[in-house]
Amino acid sequence: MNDILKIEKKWQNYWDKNKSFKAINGGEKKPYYILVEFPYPSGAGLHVGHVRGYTAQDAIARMKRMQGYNVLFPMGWDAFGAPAEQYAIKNHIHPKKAVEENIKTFKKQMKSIGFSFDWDREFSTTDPDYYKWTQWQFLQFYKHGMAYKDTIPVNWCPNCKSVLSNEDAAGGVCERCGCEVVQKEKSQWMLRMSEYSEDLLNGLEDTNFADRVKLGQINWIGKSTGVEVDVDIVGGGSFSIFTTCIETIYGITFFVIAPDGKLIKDLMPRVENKEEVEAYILETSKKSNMDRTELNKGKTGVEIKGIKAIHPITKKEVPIFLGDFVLGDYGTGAVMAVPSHDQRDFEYATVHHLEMIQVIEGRDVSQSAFEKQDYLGKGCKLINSGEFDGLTVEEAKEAITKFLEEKGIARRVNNYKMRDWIFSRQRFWGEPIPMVNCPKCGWVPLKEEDLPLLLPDVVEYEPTEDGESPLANISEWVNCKCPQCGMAARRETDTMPNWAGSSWYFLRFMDPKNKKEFAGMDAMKYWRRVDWYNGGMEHTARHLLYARFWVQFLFNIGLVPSKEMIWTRVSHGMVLGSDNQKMSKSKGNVINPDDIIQEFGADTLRVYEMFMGDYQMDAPWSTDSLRGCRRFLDKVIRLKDKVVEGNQLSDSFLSLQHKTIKKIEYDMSHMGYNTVVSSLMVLTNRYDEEETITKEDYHLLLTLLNPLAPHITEELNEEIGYSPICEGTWPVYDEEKTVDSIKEIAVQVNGKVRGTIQIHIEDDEQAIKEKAMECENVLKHIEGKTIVKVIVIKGKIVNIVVR
RNA sequence: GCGAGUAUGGCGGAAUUGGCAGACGCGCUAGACUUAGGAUCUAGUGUCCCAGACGUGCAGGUUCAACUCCUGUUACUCGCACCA
Repeated sequence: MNDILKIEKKWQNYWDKNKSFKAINGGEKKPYYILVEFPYPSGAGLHVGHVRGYTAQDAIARMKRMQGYNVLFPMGWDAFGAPAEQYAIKNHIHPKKAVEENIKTFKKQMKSIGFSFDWDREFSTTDPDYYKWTQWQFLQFYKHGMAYKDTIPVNWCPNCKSVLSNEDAAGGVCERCGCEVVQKEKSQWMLRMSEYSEDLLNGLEDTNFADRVKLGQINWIGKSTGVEVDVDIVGGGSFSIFTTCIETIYGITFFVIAPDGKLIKDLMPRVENKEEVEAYILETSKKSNMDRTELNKGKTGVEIKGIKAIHPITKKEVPIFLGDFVLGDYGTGAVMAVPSHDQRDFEYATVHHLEMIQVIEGRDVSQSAFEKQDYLGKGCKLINSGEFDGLTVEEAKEAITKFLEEKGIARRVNNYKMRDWIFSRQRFWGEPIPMVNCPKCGWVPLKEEDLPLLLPDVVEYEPTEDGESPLANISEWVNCKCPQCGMAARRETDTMPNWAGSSWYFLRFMDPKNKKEFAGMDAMKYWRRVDWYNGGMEHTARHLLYARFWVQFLFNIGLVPSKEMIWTRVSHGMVLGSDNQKMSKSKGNVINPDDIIQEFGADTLRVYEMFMGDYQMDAPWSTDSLRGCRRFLDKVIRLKDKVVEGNQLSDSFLSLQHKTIKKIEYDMSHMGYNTVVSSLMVLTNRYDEEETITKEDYHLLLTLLNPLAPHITEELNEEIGYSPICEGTWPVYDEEKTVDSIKEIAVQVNGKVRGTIQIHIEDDEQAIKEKAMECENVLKHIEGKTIVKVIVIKGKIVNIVVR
């Protein structure tokens, strides 16, 4: 074992023994809650990508503690999920076992990197003490009418007899066996997340998420504002369509309805070409989502014969088609088709030889549609639109909407892409859904006092023949008594999705030992919120949305203190392999943090990962560059030989020292970790130029470097006789001392640098001008020319404009 | 297709508000010390027709001054993908 590793171990033990990073609920200090996404403890161990995000947050935690905050920086495990289950199927080991092993490894690795987590708050989503509350919260959703059962199509692999996630069914082919995926109807638990669309959108205003994170949320919610119009059917009945382009209503030449929607089912008795229509519906249902997108470059569909729609304004008879590009679960499941002004309709009309009517002037529409992104805001006017002819599209939008509203056949509506949350998984390794199906009472929730509903111990983890969760095979578990009437009943065998446990774990960290509640209101009020949350870019859309939905629901039923419990959310870029590719076993470019620590030490790994590049961007691994960071730390170690007695900072460094403190604080709060490292390198290099430095100078450097390299700095600091940095305070800079009294600035002639001058902070404009004019090289360039003007930007630059 | 992001030396990247482009590190070159060097130290390192000129994907524009602002354009990456 080399010295560095010994030193690192020593301080890790010290922190453990002294519980240096324990967060106490309450007290005088200001609370500050720093969160990193808790990992899924996979068999592969900690990834260098984890280290990047964790180190950044750890550095902030360490700095904030020294600045006098009561910092909560917790860690736990998001341990339900498919990989553990797969492993269990293969090896016939309870996933719990594998998870326990993996957690052990992860924890050991994290400790070896010196993250300042408060380990007393650790938990796993798979702990019954935890998932009891996940189940309890599900019951609240249910009791407030927010959870319901619905039959929806799922990806089904007929060979594996298994339900597949969209990821596993990518390309319409089963990931495992390669056979074709079909759609199968299945009854599933759903959460009414779509009801929160508007709130989730508005709530973003009460957060400080990074712009790109906010945008991810906005796009996912996918709000669009439009009009819903009723359309009558010849011979009685009606349906509604949703459009964002009501101005094109006179251009309707047909309607298209979704083959998977309810509408066609209702119309079926009146359909003349039933066989054709039913065949098309069947064909659509066979296609997985993926096929549907790929195969539909040509627009398929059939006309529904025997049923005609009446145009809502012109009263003309218009044909109705079935087309799988219309989705049953978005809008009303029916659209008006205006081929002249919607490319998709244009293509459909071309394939099916349908009429087109141009209703907006401005471009030829024989080759392609003249769409809204091209006509909006250009002053284009309506044609072929009866009394609305001559209005601009913007005027027409309003006028036509009003007209239809007054007739009582249209409403202004918002639609959202975001659907309800499918909350069932036909898997073993998840939180059991605490519901019982009673032949008499229907679905009945378990009594809250009977939670947690534990996962049973089983030997086989394969799904059943018809794709039910393996739980369905365990009769002693499935068969139970109805909590309401006591008759024989069956448990729900589906489990919750992986997203469930991670939707509220940050609340549990505030009060992890609470036996009576998922988290006490006092504890939550004390910590207020997550001040700073970091995680991977891949989770900024869905995980964050689920978590916000969960919190908003809890807020609405009075169980959390605010509607948004996460203030700042940022995300770090990926650590790529040295070949600039995503790290993967198959590419052989994976870097194992253990190996790096073994060879270079944890501090080097930490400093390097912070230095490697822009924190928010992907960055390739470079062992050479890592070596450079080790050299930097070695230099800091060697500086100790220059240390002499002295409890004051040296005058010669003072300005740089204060500037460095200021810059580090600024950069840390703006994710500029790479420049934090570089400014520490600058200070180190400056120290190194001198024969001696004082203990106080050295201690300052060590303190500033401590958040990034906590082990070696503590050791060196101890060697010069100071008490531990982690128990000390962060230095305070003096703004005045960060300003140089003498400064070198550039003198330009016509924007080109021709020389530099020394200026004093108190020099006035005239004095600076004079100095600039004395510059030899400047004189050469203005000789014989007329000075048009001289621009002096104080403390920055002089520019002499000549002609 | 839509939305977003990115583009700066041989490489990773700096440049907070428009104000000396290339901080800091890697790599490379030469030298010193050395039995040795993947250690350390010193000097150098954007390009070129080298008293100068040119340089931040490309083409324009605004300005005394543009990596930074505006218009257009190209390439790559990510997200969503028939959302009416």
